[in-house]
Amino acid sequence: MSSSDRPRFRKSPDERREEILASAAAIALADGLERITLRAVAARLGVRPGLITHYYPVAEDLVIAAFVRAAAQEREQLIAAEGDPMQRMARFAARIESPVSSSLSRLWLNARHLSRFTPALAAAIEVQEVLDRERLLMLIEDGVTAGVFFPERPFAACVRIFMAIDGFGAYINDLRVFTEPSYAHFVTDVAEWALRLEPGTLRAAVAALPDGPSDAYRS
Amino acid sequence: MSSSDRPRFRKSPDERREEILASAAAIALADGLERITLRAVAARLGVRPGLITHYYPVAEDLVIAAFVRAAAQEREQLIAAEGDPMQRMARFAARIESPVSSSLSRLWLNARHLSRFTPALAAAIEVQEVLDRERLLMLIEDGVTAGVFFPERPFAACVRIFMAIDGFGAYINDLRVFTEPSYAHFVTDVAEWALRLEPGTLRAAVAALPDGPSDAYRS
DNA sequence: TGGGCTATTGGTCGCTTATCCAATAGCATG
DNA sequence: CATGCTATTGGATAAGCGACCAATAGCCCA
Repeated sequence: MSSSDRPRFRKSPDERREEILASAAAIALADGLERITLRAVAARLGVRPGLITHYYPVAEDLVIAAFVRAAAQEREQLIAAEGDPMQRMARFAARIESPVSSSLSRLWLNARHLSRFTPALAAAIEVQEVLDRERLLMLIEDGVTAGVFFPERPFAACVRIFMAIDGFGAYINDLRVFTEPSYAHFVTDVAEWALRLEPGTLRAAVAALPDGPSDAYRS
Repeated sequence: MSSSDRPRFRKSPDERREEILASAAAIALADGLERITLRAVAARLGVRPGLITHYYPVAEDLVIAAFVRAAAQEREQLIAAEGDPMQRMARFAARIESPVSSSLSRLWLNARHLSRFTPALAAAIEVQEVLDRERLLMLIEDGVTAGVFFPERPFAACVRIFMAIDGFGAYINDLRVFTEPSYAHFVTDVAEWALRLEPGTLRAAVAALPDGPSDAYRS
C-alpha cells in the first residue's frame, strides 16, 4: 500500500538499522511498547514489513532495543550539568513533575509492567535503572560536599527519589488530573525529605527556577 | 478438548456469571489482565469459549470487572479493623512490603499501564483508588484523634502513602530483589514521614508486630 | 411423564500478529 | 556498459484473538 507504487530505495544496512530503531523508539514513547509491530514500524518508514524482520529477526529484540534507546535519549535531558546542586535538583524534580515528562513516565510504567512477561526486558530495565541512579547519585554527592544536602546515605536518598518518581508516574494515565499539592509535588517533597532539607526548601528552589514551571503547575 | 467428551453441566445464570468473574479475577492476579481471554477463562472452567461470550458479550468488560473484583477482595485483607492506629498502620505497611502482596502490586501496575489504552479501565481504577483512600483515611484520622499521628493534612498523608505504595510496586517485576533498606521499607518510611512520626517509630512498630515479618524481611 | 425454555456447544469468520522464503531490483564495482 | 551482490519486496503460513450463530441437550414445570 504505502510503498508498492513507490520506487525502491536502497540504504546502507547501518543507516537502515538506525532508522528502524529510531522509529521504534518514537513509537514506544508516543504509543507504547506493544504498538511496536513490524507493520507499524514499516508503515512509518514507508517500507514493507519483511524488511523490519530482515534487520530484527525476532521482534522482541527490537522492542527492547527501542526501550533502551528511548530511555537513554530522555536521560540526557533529565539532569542538567550546570548550576549549583540545589538548582540542578530542583530542575530535575520540576521536569519530572511537568507534562514534558509524561511520555517518559508512560514509557517506564509500560516497560515495568511488560517486564513481567519478558525477562530480557527486565534485564534491560535494570541496566537503565543503574545508569539513571549513577547520574542522580553524582548530583547528590555534589550537594553533600557543597554542604547543601544532608542525606543519611546518598545512595538511600537516590533510591527513594527514584521510587517517588515511579510512584508519581503510576498516575500518569489517570483520566482527570489530581489537583492535590501532595500529589503534584510528590517528587519534590520526597527529595526534600530524603536529602533532609528544611521543609519547603526544595519547593522554593523549584519556584525560583529561572525558566521554572509556569503558574499553572504551582500548587 | 477439555469438555467435549464430558457431559454438559447446566448452571443458573447468576451462578455461572459469578464463576466466570471469579475465574477471570484469579487469572488477573496470577497471570495478568491481558491473559484474561475467552479461551483461557473457558479452559479454566471446563466450558467452551462461546459460553463466556454469552455472559460477557464484550470481552473488555470482563477484564475490567475482573480487575475490580480482584482489587476489592484484596482490599479486605489490607487494613485490619482491630488494634490501635499505630499497630494497624504498621500491619498495613508491612503487608504491602511483604511477598504476600506481590500479586496485588503486579495487578495494580498492570492495570495502571493498561488504562492507557482503555478509558473504561482508567475509570474503574479511579473508583478503586477512592475506596482504598477512604479506608486508609479513616485509619489516619483515628490516629490523629488518638494523638499518635501528626500529619499536616490527613488527606495529603494518605495520598503520599499510596504514591509510595505505587512506587514500591513499580519494582515488583525486577529480576533480583534489591537488598537496600530504603527500598525494602519505602512504604513504612514514607508513612512515617507523611504522618510526621519520630524517625524509626513505624519501623519499630512493624518489628514489634505480633505476627510480624520474619527475619528474612527485616533490614 | 412430556414439553419447552435456554444454557451450552461447536464451528466459523475476520482480523492481527510474527516468522519465513523465493523473487526482484537498486546500485556499486569491474 | 554489464555483472553480481544484497537490500527490498510480496506473498504464504500458522497462531492467536474476539465476535457471532445455528444446533443441541439439560433441566424445570405443567
